[in-house]
Amino acid sequence: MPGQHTLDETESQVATRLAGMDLDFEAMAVTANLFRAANAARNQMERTVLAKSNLTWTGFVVLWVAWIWETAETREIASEAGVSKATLSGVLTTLESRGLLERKRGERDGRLVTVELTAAGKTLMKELFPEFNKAERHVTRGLDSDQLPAIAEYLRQITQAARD
Amino acid sequence: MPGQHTLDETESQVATRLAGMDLDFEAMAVTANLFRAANAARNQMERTVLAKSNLTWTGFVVLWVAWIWETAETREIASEAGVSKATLSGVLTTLESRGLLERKRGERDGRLVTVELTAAGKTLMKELFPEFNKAERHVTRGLDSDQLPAIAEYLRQITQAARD
DNA sequence: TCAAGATCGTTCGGAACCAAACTATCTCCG
DNA sequence: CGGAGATAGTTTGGTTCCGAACGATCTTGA
Repeated sequence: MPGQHTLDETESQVATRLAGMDLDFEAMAVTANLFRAANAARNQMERTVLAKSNLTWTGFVVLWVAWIWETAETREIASEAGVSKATLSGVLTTLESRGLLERKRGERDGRLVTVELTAAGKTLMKELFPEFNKAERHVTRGLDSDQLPAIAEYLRQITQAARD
Repeated sequence: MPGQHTLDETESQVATRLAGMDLDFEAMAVTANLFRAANAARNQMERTVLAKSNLTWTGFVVLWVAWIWETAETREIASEAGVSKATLSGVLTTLESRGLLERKRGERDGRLVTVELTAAGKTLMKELFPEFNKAERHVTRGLDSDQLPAIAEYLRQITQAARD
């Protein structure tokens, strides 16, 4: 692919271009590669696993959260999925119209809305998630498997630090 | 914040809910935390650094790539920024209308378009990037600084593995 | 008891996002 | 040459995305 720089080329160009500035290059390399990795993994999974079920990334994540928690309140889903409540509202409408989940008004608190997968939604997740997990293994296959827990922990640290 | 689960709660719920299925839980933990970390870091930076310049995340990344490479072809930018050429086309229009960059038709090859920052764009990046880097340091502050290069390398491995 | 404020989810306006179709340009080879 | 095919960027149509404004509901305190 012409015009495609390798990671090494890019990083050395960065180093050259920013030489002399008072910057933390190591922190920069971590975050830059964090976004690259997340993006590449997401695109890979959208193409290979999600596309055939006609699901968007966010749609899948929302279904996943609701599936894991059996029944979830929307603000939980928004938080877990990493989207705003405004976005979630639209995504829920899409998924609901496709019969994958249902909204229910809270009985005790009329402001709340809880989300539950329909039978179709559960069936979909049950067959989709193992495939998704295969893709997860695929994108992590370059890593020493002994290191995986430590790497997950590093990433948790970043999440924690970014939350204030 | 009510309804907010901690990372530990979420992961133990995942383990319970999926117990007995033939899954790679370690790979799952890495990718799940990869997306969480990238999302949290991105949101943090959008709020603290980018919002005051009225820049979106993608807008900033596009400016950054063009800045680093002095002058860049659009397909390079799309690749580096991790967006499709269709998306980039729109973002370039937005940034161009704000006077931050310019498009130029390739002279030797009339199909190509190269992008160059305007003086205003360069000024903006020169003052914005150090702040951005502070935010990068902020979100990585929970990590042992000796480990940063190794962590960047892990993330490169993921990017590599996701690219096929 | 009942307003004032807090807290939900939704709506609205505008940007980002992508696949697919499209236009323009270049390359290749007969 | 010159047309067939490849390649580059743009447009189109439809979803996702967010902040801000909005109604609806709950909580609080005088």
